[in-house]
Amino acid sequence: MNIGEAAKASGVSAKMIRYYEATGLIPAAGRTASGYRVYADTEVQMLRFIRRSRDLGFPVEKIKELLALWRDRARHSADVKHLAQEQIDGLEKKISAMQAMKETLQHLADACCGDNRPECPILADLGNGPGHLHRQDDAGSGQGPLAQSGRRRAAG
Amino acid sequence: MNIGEAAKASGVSAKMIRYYEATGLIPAAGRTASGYRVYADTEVQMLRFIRRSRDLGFPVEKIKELLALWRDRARHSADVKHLAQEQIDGLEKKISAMQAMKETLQHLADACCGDNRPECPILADLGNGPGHLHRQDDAGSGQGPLAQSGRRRAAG
DNA sequence: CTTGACCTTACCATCATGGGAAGGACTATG
DNA sequence: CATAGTCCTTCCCATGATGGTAAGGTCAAG
Repeated sequence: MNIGEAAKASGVSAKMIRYYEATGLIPAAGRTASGYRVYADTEVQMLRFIRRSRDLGFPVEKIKELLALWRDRARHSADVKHLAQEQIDGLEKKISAMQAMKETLQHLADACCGDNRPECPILADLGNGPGHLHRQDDAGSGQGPLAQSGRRRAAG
Repeated sequence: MNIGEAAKASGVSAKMIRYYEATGLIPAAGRTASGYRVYADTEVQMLRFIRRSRDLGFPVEKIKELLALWRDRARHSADVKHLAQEQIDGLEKKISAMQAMKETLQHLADACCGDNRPECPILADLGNGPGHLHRQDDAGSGQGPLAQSGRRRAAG
């Protein structure tokens, strides 16, 4: 199997297979006399493992550890579970952060009429800094830089 | 105000202020005779706007549009709302993807005893590819590359 | 032998951010 | 004035995972 076939079979692009090899995530593949990389089923299986791990959001560094455990017939499943839990926790943290962003934006968007008038609580909030969700009546005063910022350079 | 003070006042690092200037997100700051950048409240306000937008996940390119609307006293709030909605949609998409990852991982982790034995449905799943959540009894057969994959590197 | 599809390496770009080096500017203290 | 320390300047490099492209070699089919 050459790299293109291995790519198709594993779902990992040829580009990434070479990258994983270059960075030491996978061992160097065998080569034909003319320099083509060759892959056997074992390698493809490893690539699929990597692909799946990436799909679950694991960074390559963590996949390195997962692969080591995968290969280790004497591993402790606790170690694997620990890695998984770390990943879950990391995902949860990111999800929460994005959820918070989304909710803030949703509140702001809900308060914006979205018509052809310039008044906009979204811009008002962005301009005023955080924590102004309840001051929508303020919309119309605190929006906009109030001037084109006449670049008065206080030279010296 | 020099760049360090503006950074403190706005929450944007000096490094990023220079970056925003270099990439055209903000206009070039004024300079003292000796070359130091100087900032007035207006600029700091703009930096806070940027900071807050970043905190809500907007990419710099979108912030460019938001800033243009912020400055435009004849803007239509609909345009702002549209940008916000795009951002909300993007966040929701990412959240869903990460939520799916997290749930898959959680199922796998729940099925893993997490002790000192090597059997591990997490590794089994990663090795077998997607869609094997119900085949935990398989754990113990499909895990591991079955060999150290006799790395026959045909002499590069 | 030519054509086309594939392989090889090597370099560049992303996106937003930080780190660091080399050198100049300002401030406070002797 | 000298010196130390903190800040500023520009320039280059690194991140993480991925794609793109270019220049050149290889293989299979006609």
